[in-house]
Amino acid sequence: MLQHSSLDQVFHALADPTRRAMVERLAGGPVSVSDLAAPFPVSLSAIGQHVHLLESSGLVRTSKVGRVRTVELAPDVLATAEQWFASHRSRWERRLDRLGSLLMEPDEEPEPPTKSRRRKKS
Amino acid sequence: MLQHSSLDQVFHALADPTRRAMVERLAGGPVSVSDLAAPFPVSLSAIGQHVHLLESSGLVRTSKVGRVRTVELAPDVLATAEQWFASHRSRWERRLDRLGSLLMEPDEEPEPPTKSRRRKKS
DNA sequence: GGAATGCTGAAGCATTTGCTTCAGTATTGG
DNA sequence: CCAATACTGAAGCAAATGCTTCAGCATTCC
Repeated sequence: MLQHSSLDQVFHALADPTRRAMVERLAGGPVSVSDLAAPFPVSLSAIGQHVHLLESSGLVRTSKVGRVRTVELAPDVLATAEQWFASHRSRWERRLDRLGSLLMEPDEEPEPPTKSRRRKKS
Repeated sequence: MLQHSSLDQVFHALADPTRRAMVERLAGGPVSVSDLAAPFPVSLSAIGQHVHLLESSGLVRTSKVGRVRTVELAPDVLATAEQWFASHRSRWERRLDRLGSLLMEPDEEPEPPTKSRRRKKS
């Protein structure tokens, strides 16, 4: 299975439109920080912070040559995030299929209502 | 902020471990709000807020019968989010393939360095 | 009817986010 | 050497987040 914490970071990284656009651009190949910043109406400092977040989430790798830092996609983490969907898609797809053919099977009930006692301070 | 695309909302919804766990559970079928809250050590009010956010992101649908609100997964939006990965995966997969076979093709350069003039306050 | 159940809304609060500006450090080009 | 370039770091700030508590309001059970 996957680490929850890393999925937290990856989804959070992708929740920001600026960062998602950066990832989309990086899908075309490595780009320097300045070039990556060019399309956006924010300061270079802000972009630097986005790059740092993307890097610590594992979505990108960076390397500095001279004074230029080059950012590039790290495909593994992106694939990991995608797998989360795939693993759960099969669950509800199977379920929706059954709902189409027969209304309910005897081996899996629709969450029998539990006696949910208030779980607060015990 | 500017505009909240649905992808922003969906990824943000999935970035929280509590909400992601709720979505995972809902993949098994519809659940009431109380039953959904049971596994988590937070107040019912907090869960209600998560449910509301999940609903406004389009990830779930809810309906109230009597005093019980039932939450259920809305597969379409989940599929939309997954497609984002698929559409960009092809880009970097193709690229990595080419890097494996030949180092560089003449019709696509690795982002030729632009003369990036400072774009700040114009 | 009265109590328990299942939410729902509002207010408050500590923390995080996404930006800003300003000041710095290497590196590179003339 | 000197200036431009490409970041990098720190401080600060408004808004958003994720919780809390308390107070309601229907609905269902006894």
